Amino acid sequence: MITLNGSNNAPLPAAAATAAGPQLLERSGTTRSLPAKHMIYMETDPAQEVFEVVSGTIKLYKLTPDGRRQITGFTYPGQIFGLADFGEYLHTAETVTLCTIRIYNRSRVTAAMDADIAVAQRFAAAALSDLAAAQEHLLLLGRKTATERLASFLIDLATRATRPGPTDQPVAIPMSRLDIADYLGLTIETVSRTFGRLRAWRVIALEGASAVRILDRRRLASLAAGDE
Amino acid sequence: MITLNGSNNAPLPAAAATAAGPQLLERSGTTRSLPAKHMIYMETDPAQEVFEVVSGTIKLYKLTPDGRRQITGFTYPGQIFGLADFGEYLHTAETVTLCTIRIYNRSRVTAAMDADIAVAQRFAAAALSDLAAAQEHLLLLGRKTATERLASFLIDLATRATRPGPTDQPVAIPMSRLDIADYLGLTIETVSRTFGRLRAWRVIALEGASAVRILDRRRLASLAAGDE
DNA sequence: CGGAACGTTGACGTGATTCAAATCATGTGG
DNA sequence: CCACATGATTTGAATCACGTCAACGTTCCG
Repeated sequence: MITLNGSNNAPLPAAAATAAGPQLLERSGTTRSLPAKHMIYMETDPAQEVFEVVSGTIKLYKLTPDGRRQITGFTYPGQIFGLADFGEYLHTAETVTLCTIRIYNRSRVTAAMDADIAVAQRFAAAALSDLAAAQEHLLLLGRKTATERLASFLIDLATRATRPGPTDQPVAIPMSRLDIADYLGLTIETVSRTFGRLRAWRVIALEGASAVRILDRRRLASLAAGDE
Repeated sequence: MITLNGSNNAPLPAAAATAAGPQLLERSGTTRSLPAKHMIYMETDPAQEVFEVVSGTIKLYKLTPDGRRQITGFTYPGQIFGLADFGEYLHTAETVTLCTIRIYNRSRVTAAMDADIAVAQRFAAAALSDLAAAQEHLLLLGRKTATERLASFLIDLATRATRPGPTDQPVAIPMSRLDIADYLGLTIETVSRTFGRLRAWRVIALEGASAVRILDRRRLASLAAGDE
């Protein structure tokens, strides 16, 4: 039964998503390892394949004709990406880190969706979850301040990373400042200054440039919501 | 067969979408007429129904705790709305104009999706098309200037309205300046000033506040793309 | 006709960008 | 293992696009 409900971008551990993964998909795909900064497909490519992240982080983005970039989302282990509309990908996909991905032939997936309702359900879930994430991000880009944007992003990163009990472990930031800026609709300078402000307020502590320790999660959440 | 392709938000005339509409859905739904500014559902409501626009324009929006609003999209005749993630609507829905909508019981739709692949296909299409529209809008909100935003919006309105041959007929703008501002991530003043600028450049002519005549579509398109 | 909501226009303020430069990582060859 | 090259990040100063505040016009409906 297809439920009209989804859970692709929801903060789920890789293990859970993989375990729940449909068998047909797992058998039909091939696994590949890709270096960081490797392009997987471009927005204009005919969409002949669908992908699943096994490990690593992937960024999805769109470009304006003059080169401005908007990252529409990051994709983490267990998530499906490569959905398309009218046979073309919605965006360009590129690895952020070293990644392992699973590649599925599109027509075979389509066939599998007809044969196994669970497969169809999994893709419907992916699409709906991506849609929920995109709409939440519309609110962020259209109406939030730089501080609220970065706070929201950090909350999201932390939520995704937090599997074990204790919360005060440092959270890895796999993407560069430029990627964060292009995701949050800001510049690298503003991102850096905003990190600085959160640090000055003792809400976070930076451990190098690519890890944060969240010192005051409640405050961070209230900053993200725009309560101050 | 579910194709992983969609066409919900694509500029289709109501007739086409309705004609393609699955029979089961048409039989099971009820039709309702609603006045302008009528709330259909709220973001936090349990999602028990799915809707289809028969006539009129509907706005979908999200709010921050302190009342800032982001309209995530407008919905036009022939389009489905009311998709949900985890049993809750993704946003609040409210009529812009006097509207006629068709209301479907969610569990009945779910059942229909299992029985008729065409129904499932139609919903998959709606979700994917909404996703494509949302991601395009992310680029607009994250990276475009006020002029580019308004030009993009007007192109979209005009494309949607253009069914017959001649293009220089005035295009109706059913929504208020505030709605446009909240859709484009701007203020009403900036929207108004940007209309003024386009008018001064002789790219458009305003026919009252709620209709535009597009005088130079090529220029408008190039402004929307950010070519200047 | 009156008034309330909506839209336009102007003056000014400000958060984020831009341009520029210093500092910090990171990896490489000697 | 160190010195240096190279790119990433941070910090500073000036600028700008858009927002805010305020006043004025316009439309539309009771």
